[in-house]
Amino acid sequence: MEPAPGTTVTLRDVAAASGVSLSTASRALDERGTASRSAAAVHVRKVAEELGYRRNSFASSLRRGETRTLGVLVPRLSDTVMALMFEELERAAAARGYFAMVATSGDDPDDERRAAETLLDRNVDGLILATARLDDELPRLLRKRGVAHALVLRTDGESPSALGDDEVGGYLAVRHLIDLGHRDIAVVTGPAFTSTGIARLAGARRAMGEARIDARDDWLIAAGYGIENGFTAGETLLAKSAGKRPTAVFAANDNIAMGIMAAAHRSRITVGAGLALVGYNDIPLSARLPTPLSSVRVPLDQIAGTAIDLIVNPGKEPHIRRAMPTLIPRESSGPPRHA
Amino acid sequence: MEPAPGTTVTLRDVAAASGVSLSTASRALDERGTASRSAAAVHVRKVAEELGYRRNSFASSLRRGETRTLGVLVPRLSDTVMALMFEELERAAAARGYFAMVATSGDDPDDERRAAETLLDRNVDGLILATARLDDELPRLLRKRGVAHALVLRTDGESPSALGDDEVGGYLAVRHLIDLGHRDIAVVTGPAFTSTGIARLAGARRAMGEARIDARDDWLIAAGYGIENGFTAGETLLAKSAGKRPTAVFAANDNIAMGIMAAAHRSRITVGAGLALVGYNDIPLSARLPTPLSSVRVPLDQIAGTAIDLIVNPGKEPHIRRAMPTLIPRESSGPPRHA
DNA sequence: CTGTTAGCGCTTTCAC
DNA sequence: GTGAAAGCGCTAACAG
Repeated sequence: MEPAPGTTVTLRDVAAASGVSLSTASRALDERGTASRSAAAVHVRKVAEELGYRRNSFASSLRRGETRTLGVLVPRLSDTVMALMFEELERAAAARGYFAMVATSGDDPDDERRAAETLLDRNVDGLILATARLDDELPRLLRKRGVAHALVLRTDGESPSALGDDEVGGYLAVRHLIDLGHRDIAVVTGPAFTSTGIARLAGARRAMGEARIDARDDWLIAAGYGIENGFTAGETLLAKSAGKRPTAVFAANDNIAMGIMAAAHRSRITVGAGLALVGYNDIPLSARLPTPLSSVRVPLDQIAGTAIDLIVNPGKEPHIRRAMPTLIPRESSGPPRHA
Repeated sequence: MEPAPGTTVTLRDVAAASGVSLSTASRALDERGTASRSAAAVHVRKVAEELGYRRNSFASSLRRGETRTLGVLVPRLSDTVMALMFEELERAAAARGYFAMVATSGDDPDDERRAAETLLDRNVDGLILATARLDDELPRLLRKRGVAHALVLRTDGESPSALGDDEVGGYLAVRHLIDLGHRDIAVVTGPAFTSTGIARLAGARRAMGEARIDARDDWLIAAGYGIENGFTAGETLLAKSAGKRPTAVFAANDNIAMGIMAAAHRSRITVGAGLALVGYNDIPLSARLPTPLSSVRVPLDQIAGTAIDLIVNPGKEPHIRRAMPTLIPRESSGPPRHA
């Protein structure tokens, strides 16, 4: 049933058409709790349906004092990991009766603040931050202001957080390379101001330590999370002039790994045979590259569910929850040539 | 200034603290039109700032009858083109004082309807549809219900639409291949139920017609828009058994092109030298592939601005506006080997 | 320009 | 269970 153009059916209309009072109509259409089975209630719902009634969410929220809306802050949606994260958050929120609203903040802390205010101005019941900076002031501010919130994909050690266990992920990646027979392993991590970069590197070091491999300083590169950063790092690592080259590289995300692939291509090195490569996040593209990329998969769906729960049913310990990553081996990581 | 946790500063508080009436305070803080320069107004704004007052958007929208919010419907955000489109829409909306809210609809028409209702239930002032199906009923429904809306990246010939000129884009791509000396050209288009797929193919055919090239039916493949579809199409086109192979392929989007790259790799064909390849959309990744992909760039920023304007200032002709694409040549498209 | 007043559409006391 | 009435926070007549 559609109302005529321009018309809006209000609760008042439904009540009138059903021959009950406003409050009865309101109660009959209350979607929380169990729907009343009384004859009147059933009738009201039928009439509402026929008239094409839709609750005015503003009036409702204004009165109820809650919006059942969650704000999600991401640096950018054109980063596939962020887009996937948001899609999962959207789904997890919907499953719990919430609507997820996104705002992009770029990399600037001021823009991030502004974007958070925009969301807060829309009276979201809580905020989910997928922004990455470790030195970010926003979580502290939100705690101070008593705003319900959760961090995803990283933590500041204080605010409720849902993330993957990046240390284990880093360990799995490098352990995989070691098990293949590699000992000349380079690690290209994300920026130092991200908790993910630090933890993935720590895991990588642990794996090397266990295998008694000395990590060479010039084979540990901290880069940005973009493809071009990976390319630059790759050129440095694979340059002919630099003497000995690593036989394997662990890249702290799939973008970096793709940049390294491009650099390898330029140096006529075949990824898989001539250079083993492992990425992180396992974005859908990775499996479909000409040389499919081994990568560490992060259970974004699980992280999303946890994050929503941290906001919707707060209080339960622990506040910081880590999900286990999995290594997905593919063609990009083979044994070293002379192993 | 931050309010104490849990506290909410209302307009009433601001009025009281400023020593003026509620309505004076309301007027002083009205953000539309030019801000009043009167002493009282200035004072109110100062007090509001100090108290950390934030307008309750619900109460305001409820009264004003508009939300300054636009709903954007996309099939999925993990498709980079859609993510970029939304980012531009968000920007264009913000520049005009609007907030853009996104919902993902998947590919199912029923889910799309549901997602549209969700957005409409949040009282958006208008809807922007980036969903692709040509046989989609939603635009017609929205027209019937008198809902302000615009289509982006495609058109149904009726509803207000902002898109790239796909026919020209297809022409540019194939014309580029012809200019390089190719005559054995294959085209892998998107699905037949998308206006983009049809128009890009039409443009490709026009270029071939001008050059008196007979399009071979088995070299015109309609595929999905995913990488795996490109891969399948590529395997078909490049199979050794199929006799003569095309020396160039125009792929109707960059995903398809990447799938063809993977297929070429598997057949040990070098993209660029052994096979010329042109994609469409010029997503950021394309420029950074091991073999950078030639692609047709679509001015998403311009399309976004047009779409918002179509909703915010409706009435001006024409209702369907096309932006001009540009071909960006890169390494993936070289001359044929024996030219 | 200012203040008083009504009311946007809904939910929730409160009394029955 | 039901209905009358108050009010969420804000804006727009209206009258001064």
